[in-house]
Amino acid sequence: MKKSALFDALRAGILDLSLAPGSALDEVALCETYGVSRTPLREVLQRLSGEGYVTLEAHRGAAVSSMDLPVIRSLIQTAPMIYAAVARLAAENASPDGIETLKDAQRDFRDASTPADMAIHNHRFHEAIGTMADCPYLIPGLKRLLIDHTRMSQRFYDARTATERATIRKARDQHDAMIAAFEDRAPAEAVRLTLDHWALSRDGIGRFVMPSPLPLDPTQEIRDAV
Amino acid sequence: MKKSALFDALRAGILDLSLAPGSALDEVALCETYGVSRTPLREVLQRLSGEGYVTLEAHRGAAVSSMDLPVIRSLIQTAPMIYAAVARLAAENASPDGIETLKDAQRDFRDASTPADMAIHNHRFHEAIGTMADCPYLIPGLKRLLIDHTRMSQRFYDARTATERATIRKARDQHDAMIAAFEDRAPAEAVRLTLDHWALSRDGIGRFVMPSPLPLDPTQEIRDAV
DNA sequence: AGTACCGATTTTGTATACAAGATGTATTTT
DNA sequence: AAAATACATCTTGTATACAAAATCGGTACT
Repeated sequence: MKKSALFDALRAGILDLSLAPGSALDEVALCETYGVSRTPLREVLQRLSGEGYVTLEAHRGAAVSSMDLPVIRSLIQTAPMIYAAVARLAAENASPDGIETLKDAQRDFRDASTPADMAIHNHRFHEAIGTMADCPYLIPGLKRLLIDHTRMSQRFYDARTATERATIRKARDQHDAMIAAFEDRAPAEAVRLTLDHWALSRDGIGRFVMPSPLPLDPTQEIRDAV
Repeated sequence: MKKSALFDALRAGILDLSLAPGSALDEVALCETYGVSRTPLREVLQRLSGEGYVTLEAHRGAAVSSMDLPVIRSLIQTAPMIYAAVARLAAENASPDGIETLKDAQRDFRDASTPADMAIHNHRFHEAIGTMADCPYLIPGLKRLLIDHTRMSQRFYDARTATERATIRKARDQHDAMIAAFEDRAPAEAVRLTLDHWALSRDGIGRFVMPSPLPLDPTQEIRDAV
């Protein structure tokens, strides 16, 4: 189906930042590139807006949801609570099906080669936890959280140093431990691991928001390398 | 604007149960009654679906979101956490504007004569708290919570006995106390009041889900009345 | 020079006609 | 008589043409 392909393409583009936060989405341009008429395109944009990927303003068209400082503050404030609540419910409701989906996502995450791939499969992993938690009042917030979390993680997964690569390995191992906790239906353990996982991620977000400053002495880096 | 009128009408109908949970929404019928063509109508349905009022299935049209037992269980499980989190943030972020909106809603709630009016203004009141909390990751869940909470409260506000009327008065007074807590920027107090308020409401939901059984002896009620 | 207003152009919103899919019924076949 | 299939009808999905709103550029005026 053309429409769902279009939906997925826009969604992926937003998550991997190839569609920049705040950038406008031109209806006719998208119609031409995806070979759909405006009616179904607009329905896709409405749906993306309903899920928080896009913001729609009357007579002003669609734009990729922005990611300004107040939003990031809200994220850091709210994320642990929502993630923890979802993890607890997921552990209580764990089903073989849900665990299977989780393991699939984790395998793809492990095998991913590019930062964008890692981010998207990490996204899938955490969405699957939400599905398993099966709570209609937490999932919408969780999904919005994941949109912004994934977008901010793009930098996180673009590992340059050995330390950064070690951090990613640690996150990956935490996923495995979380799967085990869900399989054991151990809510307390699932929550504990989830909060650890969040703490790791939060540091990465810190680096995203506040990159390390340029060296005061521009020659220092060169001297260090020698 | 016709479209927003249509949106509000459907929303109100869903909240006061005049559109029953699960009932199908016929596109052409709605078009004729509201004098709009199918294109904008469908956009309205998409938006209602995004906010959780309606569920859309491909090639099968729109239906009012259902309210079955698992959903009610989720609600009772999740509501205190979300309401409390929102109340805390609302108290921290309280603004004169927000307080004003809150007082307006409370006035209309107090002056309401029909159960449907009471329910809708109570809905507005709690939505305003969400707006004041200003957290994009909690509001979507809160709104979904309120949809189902309001629908279940229709019975709650249809007071027949003196006890029920006293309960409504108590809920109304709790609103006033909550406003005061927000004005004072007292998060702990706001949370405490919110949880009390929820406890009151939860009992009403209990009566909605489990109505009191018919008297075993059908003549008893008549004898009591004599 | 700066600002306000008007018109041209671009972009969004709506209606309608047509296509495709689903459902229900009647007829046929076993 | 029961089941299956083909057809008719109804409903949803898509394209296109048209209407309305907003933006932008230019001109006139302060």
